[in-house]
Amino acid sequence: MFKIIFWRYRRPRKGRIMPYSPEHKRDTREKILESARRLFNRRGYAGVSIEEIMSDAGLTHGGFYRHFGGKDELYAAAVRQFLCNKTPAAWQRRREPDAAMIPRALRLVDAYFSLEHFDDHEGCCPLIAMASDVQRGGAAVKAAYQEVAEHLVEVFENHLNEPRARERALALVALCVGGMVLAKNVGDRDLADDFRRAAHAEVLGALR
Amino acid sequence: MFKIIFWRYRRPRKGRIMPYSPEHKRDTREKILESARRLFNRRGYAGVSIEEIMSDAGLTHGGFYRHFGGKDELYAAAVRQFLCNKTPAAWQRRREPDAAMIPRALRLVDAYFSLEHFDDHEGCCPLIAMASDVQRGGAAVKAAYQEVAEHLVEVFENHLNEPRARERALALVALCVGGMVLAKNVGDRDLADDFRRAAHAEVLGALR
DNA sequence: TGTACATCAGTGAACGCGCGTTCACTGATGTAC
DNA sequence: TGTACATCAGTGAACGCGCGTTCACTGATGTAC
Repeated sequence: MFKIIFWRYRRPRKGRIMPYSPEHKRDTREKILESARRLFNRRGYAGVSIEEIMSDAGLTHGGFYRHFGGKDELYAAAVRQFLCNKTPAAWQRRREPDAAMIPRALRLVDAYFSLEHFDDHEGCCPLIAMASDVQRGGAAVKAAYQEVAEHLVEVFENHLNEPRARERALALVALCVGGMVLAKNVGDRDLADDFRRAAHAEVLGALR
Repeated sequence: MFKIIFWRYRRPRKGRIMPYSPEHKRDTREKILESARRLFNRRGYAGVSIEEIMSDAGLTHGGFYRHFGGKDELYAAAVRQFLCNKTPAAWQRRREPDAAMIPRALRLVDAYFSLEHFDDHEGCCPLIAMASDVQRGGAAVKAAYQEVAEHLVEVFENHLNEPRARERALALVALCVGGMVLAKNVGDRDLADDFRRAAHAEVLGALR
């Protein structure tokens, strides 16, 4: 009896208490992020509800705010997620028989302009999929977008062995993104293919 | 008395009746379209309500459905509106002192990569502003987007005097759109300028 | 001519739905004794 | 050891708001007589 009362009125402990395993929350957060990235890519910021994302991740919507401050914060994190994605999309994984012989930049370009990437609406590069949503997003979203863009620029810049490599690399990234944006937005499939192939050829020409 | 009764029960006339001047409805429709194009450009499809568009056009929202079947239909019309816009944005109107001497394609490119265009969020080219909204839009939206893209391609193709002019023109349009999309989306202003200038230089190099 | 009228552009209240967010609660789990 | 407990991830109902759309109505105007 006395013991019970003692327990009940004891001051809360200050020490760490870990009711779940340390990895548990991190894993859930990553599951949510992964679902968010896929769904935002496919349907855009306004086209996806938090309820959809959470249920795609196998959870209910109420728990969302244990992991993110709000939809905006999730969106910014989702753009960045593309970079550290542990399971890259099919178009990124494509392997030519002689893949090891081909420089990284050229493999990337071939994958970028591939039909797989064109048809992939979930795993699509966020520079393309989130092009105009980001324009209206906050600083965090733009910073995440920039990170992805800089990563691409770096790959090209390292490959180019010439003066003004950076300037050319910037233009090549623009060509990649622009070519795929136009291909994806144009109604006519033939014109889409034309955009894709023309930009692809132009980039390859510059890299060789 | 008899006359009144005769009037009251007369069958409705079949002939045209024009309660408002023939131009009146067309003018209102154009005012709505113009407001829609500006607001959609700035804030995207989901970021603008019909109420805002109508009130921007000096009307109340209820009358909207006398002019358009719904928001989607308005959006498609707004993308196309860019082409037949009677009052082009400032960045399009910019005149160099020796404008008459410079070919149309070069003037267009200079304007496209101008700081004015970069900072113009309302009059901005819809190929840039509506880049990812269109990806998720219906056939009508994509057809309108394609019309604008084809128009740009044509300008470049006519200017280029070489074999494979069309393929190069397609790549140049991709470079224009991609360069500006990246510039507008990247958080850092300096990097944005780098993208803009690099793509601009690349396009000018190809056109001369 | 003037006038009754049909038409339809435009008004503004109302409806219904979906979404972001909040909140009281549940239950799984590591810790302290 | 077993057990009471604090924590907090996760649940699901609820709230409030905004938006697309509808609808009964108003009023401006050209037409027919």
